[in-house]
Amino acid sequence: MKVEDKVLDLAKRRGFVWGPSPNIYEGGLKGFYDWGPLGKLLKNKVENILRKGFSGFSFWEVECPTIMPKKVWEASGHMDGLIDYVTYCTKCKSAHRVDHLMDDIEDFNQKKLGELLRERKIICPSCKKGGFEVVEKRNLMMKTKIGLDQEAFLRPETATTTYLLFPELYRFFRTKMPFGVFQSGKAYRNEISPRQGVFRTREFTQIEAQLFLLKENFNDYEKFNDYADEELPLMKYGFKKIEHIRLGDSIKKKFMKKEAYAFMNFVAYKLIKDMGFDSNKIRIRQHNPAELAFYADDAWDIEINTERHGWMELCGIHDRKDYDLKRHAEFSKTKMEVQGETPTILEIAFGLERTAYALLENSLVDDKDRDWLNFKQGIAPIDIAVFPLMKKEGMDDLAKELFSNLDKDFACVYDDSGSIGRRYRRMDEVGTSFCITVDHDSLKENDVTIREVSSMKQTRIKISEVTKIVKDLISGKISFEDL
RNA sequence: GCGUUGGUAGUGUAAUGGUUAGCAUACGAGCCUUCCAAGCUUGUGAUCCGGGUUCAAAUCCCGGCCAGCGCACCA
Repeated sequence: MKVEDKVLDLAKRRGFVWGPSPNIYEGGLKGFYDWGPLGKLLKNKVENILRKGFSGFSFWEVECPTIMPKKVWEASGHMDGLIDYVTYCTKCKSAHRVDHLMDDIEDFNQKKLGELLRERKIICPSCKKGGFEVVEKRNLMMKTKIGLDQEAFLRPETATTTYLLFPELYRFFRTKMPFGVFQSGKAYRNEISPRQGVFRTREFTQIEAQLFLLKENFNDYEKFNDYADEELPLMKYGFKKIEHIRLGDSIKKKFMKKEAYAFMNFVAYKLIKDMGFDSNKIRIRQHNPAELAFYADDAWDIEINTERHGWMELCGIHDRKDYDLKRHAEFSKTKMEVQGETPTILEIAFGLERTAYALLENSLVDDKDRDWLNFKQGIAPIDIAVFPLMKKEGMDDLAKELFSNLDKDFACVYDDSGSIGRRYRRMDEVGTSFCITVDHDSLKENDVTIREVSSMKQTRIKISEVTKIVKDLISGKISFEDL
């Protein structure tokens, strides 16, 4: 079996990802997935690394509603920006975006576009035979109603909902710029044809950090110098090679324009590394300036090289300039300025599900004699497993007692079925870092063996010290060799 | 969305119009053994959904849903 197929199989069998959801009703809906117990634990670990990471760089967490009235999205630009005018070939039925067929259009009016297509006798670029007649309007936002008939939409990103808090946040941070906040939550996009499993779904979790700053902060950013020696694997637009550039050189060498923006790239990259991704499978790639999203001035993506889908975006780092606050000031008639200047926003946007899934694939090790997940310490969904060597002589009772103690502090499982070897393999398959076994000697000596997944080596530790040792191992305070 | 291939226990598969829907693995119970997927006994568990053809459908036909791939869309 190929690595990527093994991951899908594992994810389903062992309770990471199920779906599409609701699976028992005709196979579920395209683009919606359930996260099983182990998947949810893994997601939590990833989310907590991001949460801790952002907090550690002085970003403060907020939470906003997922539904916003139409006006918000008119202001944010998603109402127009996320709309496509689509038409279908009369012969081959292939779908085309109208603005791709006619690139000189400025006035986007559904009726007029259809008339233009017919007048100009545009020919289908796919089959070169058919033409076009009817234009359809498609928006990627999911629509709903509030109360009786107020039009509203599920947010297509968390970022915009964070921006609406600017006046309150500015006061919260006691009018000192720059300041940072982040939000973790669901976002929705009505993708026409979701594919690639959990990499493109219609409902997903974003964790997005926003840095609000003024022009004077662009290149006088304190933290930039603190991490100047850190290297970033950058791939500039138009280049095919990754260059390892010191953060401190990223401006001088014209990779990026603002120190603060380069710093945001570093933050995102550091968090990806904290999750335990292989360094040689990470790159930070610049977007084609011509294809930037409607709000962006510069954009780089952190991408991971996956077996299944090649390079996949886990995180986007965007320079949104003063676009958002200006628009919301205009549409809401609320002042969004600091000393006459509309602040700039720099954004880090993580997709949580795709990150968790990429980490799962990235961690799968296919040895000759076993498949196991090589997670960084603290990432494995299950922290620790407890086994009695045999179900007799009281070994099982002691093991159960130990389990119920550990279960209070850790994600912990107890298993006494089958041979000891089988139980180790069961845990290896889901990447459980440590297994504790109660054997004959435990009954006399009050100690147990602890085994680590990567080397399969074991050592004996006192039962009274188990909780502390496991805590230190998982947090990375000590390594297995130290025992 | 269009085209194409496909959908059988949790997973991987066998059965081409008539089988009690077979096998492996997994999981449960028990025995034995005990530090790296051993063995034995026993059990659990499936034809995606809906219609049609037929005496008879997992199998043939139609529609839907879902998945993979190509195009298109999307970040």
